[in-house]
Amino acid sequence: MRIGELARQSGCGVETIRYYEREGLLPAPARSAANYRQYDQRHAERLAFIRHCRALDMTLEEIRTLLAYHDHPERPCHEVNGLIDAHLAHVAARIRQLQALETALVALRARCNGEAEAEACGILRELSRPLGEDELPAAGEGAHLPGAHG
Amino acid sequence: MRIGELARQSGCGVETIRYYEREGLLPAPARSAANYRQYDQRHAERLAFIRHCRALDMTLEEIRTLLAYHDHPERPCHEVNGLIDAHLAHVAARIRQLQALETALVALRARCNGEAEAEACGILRELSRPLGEDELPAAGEGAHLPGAHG
DNA sequence: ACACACCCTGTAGCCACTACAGGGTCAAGA
DNA sequence: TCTTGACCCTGTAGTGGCTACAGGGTGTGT
Repeated sequence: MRIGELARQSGCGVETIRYYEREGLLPAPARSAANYRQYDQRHAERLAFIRHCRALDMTLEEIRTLLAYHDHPERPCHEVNGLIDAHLAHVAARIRQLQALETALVALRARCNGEAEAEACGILRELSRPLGEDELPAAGEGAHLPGAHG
Repeated sequence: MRIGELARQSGCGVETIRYYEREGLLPAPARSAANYRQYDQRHAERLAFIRHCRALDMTLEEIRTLLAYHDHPERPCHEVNGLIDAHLAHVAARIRQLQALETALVALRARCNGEAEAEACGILRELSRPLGEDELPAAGEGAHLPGAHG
């Protein structure tokens, strides 16, 4: 199968597949006479594994670790559990942060009904106030998950 | 005041301040004879505004829009409200996504107690399963907020 | 005279892609 | 046979919001 079909099958872009190959997540496949990449079912399965992990928002580095276990089925798997636990903790932390953000934004939003001039707008006034020490930690701090703009 | 003091006062890095200047969020300040940037209170206030917005996880583009209202106090401010509403919607969407992620991860985690070999590990087995159509949309899709790794 | 903290510009790196530019290959239709 | 268009290749640059240099100049204290 060529790269385009693998892309359709896996639901990711052609460029992304080539990127995973460059990053060493997918092995370089055989090539046709015309230098086209030729994939088989094992490539498709490995890519499905990667996409499944990405859908769970794991980093490529985390996925690399999981693939190493995938590739060495005789190893004990407790590190796998640790990785998932750590990832879960990151996700939970990010949720708490975003909820705090949401609360702050709702409060901010309530300060203006949009019928004033900018000078009198309670939102802009509030944003001009410097941040308190404890106010809101910088977005994303601590967790290794991105902020609100995905 | 020089850039180092502004950085301490605002709680952000020196490089970040220079970055905001390059991006046009902070106006270029006067320079000393030695070509050092010299900031005054208005710069400090504008930087506080920016940092406040960043703490609410707004993009620099969103902040640019808000700063335009800040700079034109005679304009009506309803667009400000729209921007905050849109941002709130993004944050709320991201929270829902991450909660779905969390649920999926908890279910995944329950599949192995970490005492098996990788070959028998229910987590790796589950990750090898291809994603269903509706499973989990690609992280961050739709919302313009980043995923779990901030 | 020297150390050391601070400042300058400019460039490259981070992540996980995405989007080109500029070319080659292949099958179907006129 | 010629052309069209879909597909493929490599390599490079861009995204956002910083962060981290390299390689230099400046200011202050001892």
